[in-house]
Amino acid sequence: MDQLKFHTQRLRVSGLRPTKQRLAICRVLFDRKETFHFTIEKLKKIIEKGNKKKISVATIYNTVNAFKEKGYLKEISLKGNKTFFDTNTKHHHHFYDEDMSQLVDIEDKNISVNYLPKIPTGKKIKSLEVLVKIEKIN
Amino acid sequence: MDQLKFHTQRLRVSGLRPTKQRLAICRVLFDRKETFHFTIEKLKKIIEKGNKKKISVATIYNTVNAFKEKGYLKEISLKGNKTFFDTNTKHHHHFYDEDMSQLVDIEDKNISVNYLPKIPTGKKIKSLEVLVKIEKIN
DNA sequence: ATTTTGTTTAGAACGATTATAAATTAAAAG
DNA sequence: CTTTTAATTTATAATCGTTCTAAACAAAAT
Repeated sequence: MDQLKFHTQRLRVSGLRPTKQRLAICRVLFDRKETFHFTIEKLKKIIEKGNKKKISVATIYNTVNAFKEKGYLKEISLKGNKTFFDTNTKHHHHFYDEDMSQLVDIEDKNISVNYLPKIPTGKKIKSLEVLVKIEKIN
Repeated sequence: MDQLKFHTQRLRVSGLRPTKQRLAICRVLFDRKETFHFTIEKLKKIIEKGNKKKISVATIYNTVNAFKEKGYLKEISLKGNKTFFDTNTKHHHHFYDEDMSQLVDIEDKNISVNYLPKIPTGKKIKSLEVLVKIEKIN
């Protein structure tokens, strides 16, 4: 349970109280080897499975939004009704399998973009994301 | 009014009746020099300004969705509550100015992506989009 | 302990989009 | 043309994801 201490610490540093709910959500989101891509709906289901007492929708939304603001999570630019989040906050890109509604990370070093055209005057680049949509062969 | 004939023709070929409403929307969307990026809300406002009789929201949604299915329009991958459409159906990319909620096209030839990582097994590339978010300098 | 302040909660409210079912219009058939 | 058939439009209700509200609760500070 060293992880728990880490979560508690980080929350405090961010000025967020380490409540039961927030720690439960931290465990689901961050105690994994791999990057985790999720929608609120998916997260809610996982919490419902793994947790004795329920966490209200409002809290899940509040927490995920707070974590995004504090930089623990990134929101992904994807059309569609549901918002996707990513525990990988490093600069990177995505494959998106529309058949499965499934995201896969592409490390920044595995892709490179050249020949950027002139940036509109008075503006600078804030981010650059590549989205590669994939589908079943055949 | 040669354009009108073109729209009428195209609608018929697609199996859509060239109704007043559809033709009015065609005029707004396609009778322009430049690519047009829009949300339903924006389109609705333009129609309200330029048209004598109103077109109901349902019809605007139906029409835009039909035009998308028929390939006259593309939906753009962007997070956010509103859906963005684009009259440029060619393969291309975008600048997105979040301050202004404004899209600008990047021609395909003005950008190039290298070093694509291995595609997940059993899958092939369907599309590749680059989104460059920009913001005001300073 | 007590007070202060932050957090959670259920449920209402909201905004974009889609469904519904009746009224209207366009095309086809006679 | 007139009638029939089928597609389209419309206003409105319904839906779905997300945010707001204000009361109950819990954590930290005093």
